[in-house]
Amino acid sequence: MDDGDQSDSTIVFAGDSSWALRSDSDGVYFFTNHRESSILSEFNWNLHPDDQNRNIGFCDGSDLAGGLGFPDVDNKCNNSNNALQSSDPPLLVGSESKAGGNTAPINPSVSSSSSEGPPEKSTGSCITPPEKPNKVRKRGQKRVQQPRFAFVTKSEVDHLQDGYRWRKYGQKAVKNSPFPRSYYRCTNSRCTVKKRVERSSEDPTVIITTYEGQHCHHTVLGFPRSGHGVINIHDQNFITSSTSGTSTTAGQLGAAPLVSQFYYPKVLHELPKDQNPFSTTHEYYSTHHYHQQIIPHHEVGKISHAFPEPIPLKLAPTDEGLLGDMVPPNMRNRS
DNA sequence: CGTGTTTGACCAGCGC
DNA sequence: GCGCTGGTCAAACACG
Repeated sequence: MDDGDQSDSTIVFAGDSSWALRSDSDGVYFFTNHRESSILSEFNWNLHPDDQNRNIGFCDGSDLAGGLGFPDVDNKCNNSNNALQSSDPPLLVGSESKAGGNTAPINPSVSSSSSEGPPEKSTGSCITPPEKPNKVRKRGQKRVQQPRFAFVTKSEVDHLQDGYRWRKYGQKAVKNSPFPRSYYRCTNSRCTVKKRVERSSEDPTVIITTYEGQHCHHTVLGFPRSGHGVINIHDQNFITSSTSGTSTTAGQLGAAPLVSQFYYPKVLHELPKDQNPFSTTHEYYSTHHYHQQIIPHHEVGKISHAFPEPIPLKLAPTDEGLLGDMVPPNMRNRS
């Protein structure tokens, strides 16, 4: 794995914000855009209505940091604290609804990798500053699950370039799936964000990436970079992200320098356990089905600005099959 | 040497 | 209580 070779990225938020967002009798929940953005903001994907229709710089430690909700570290982390402690506690409560232990408040007891060095004393910037663990404590520690959300993506590439550096700390075979699940932890010593990456057993082209926790720092890789560090809020119904090839990406996708263009219909789901095809746990999903196409690098700018019309929400056949009842009728084939 | 991956072992939670 | 499963640890290893 090498997230170090971060791709250039452009994220375009497309569209209107009129999706019906409420719970229904099927147990599938849709959220207001406020809540939706809150979810995103919980993970430091802070997209605000004010950001619509304007290009926003992306954080890479430069002056672009503020735009998309990548404020400076302190501010961001304070916001993160606030978000978790007060602003929208129910927002992701579904992710903590299973197992009594999950009702525990978000705390620093999430185990930290020994390879990350001694945990630094909390500066207030991280919501979950790792404690200095001793081995016994580690083993005996109760796992505390932080808010999570997952991308359901369609891609040949397992590991999405998200601007953060990850260290793989485990891999497990998944029951009823030929594909293993990989566990990653943010390499920032003060950051306890983790993510799992697995392929859908039903559709191997579908990647399920589950994030847990919040980053308390900037993207560390200059993400995106080289002239594509622009976030366009274009249509709130869709996020598109184009990632230009780097050695890593190219290596994963093929020999030639590649650029991929992603479209993320923004659909948020809370899946009851028995309807959850991806996990045994009851959690929220932000299902960003994206359809990947490879485009030439020099086309990225054009492509990312070439969405004059809101992209209709129309699940690809594979997505339809995969998601099934996750998407209520009124949300399907929206155009 | 620093960083990241692999992988078998261990642990906790859950269902029966 | 037992077995299964998911999640994590940590030593060994690979690589630049």
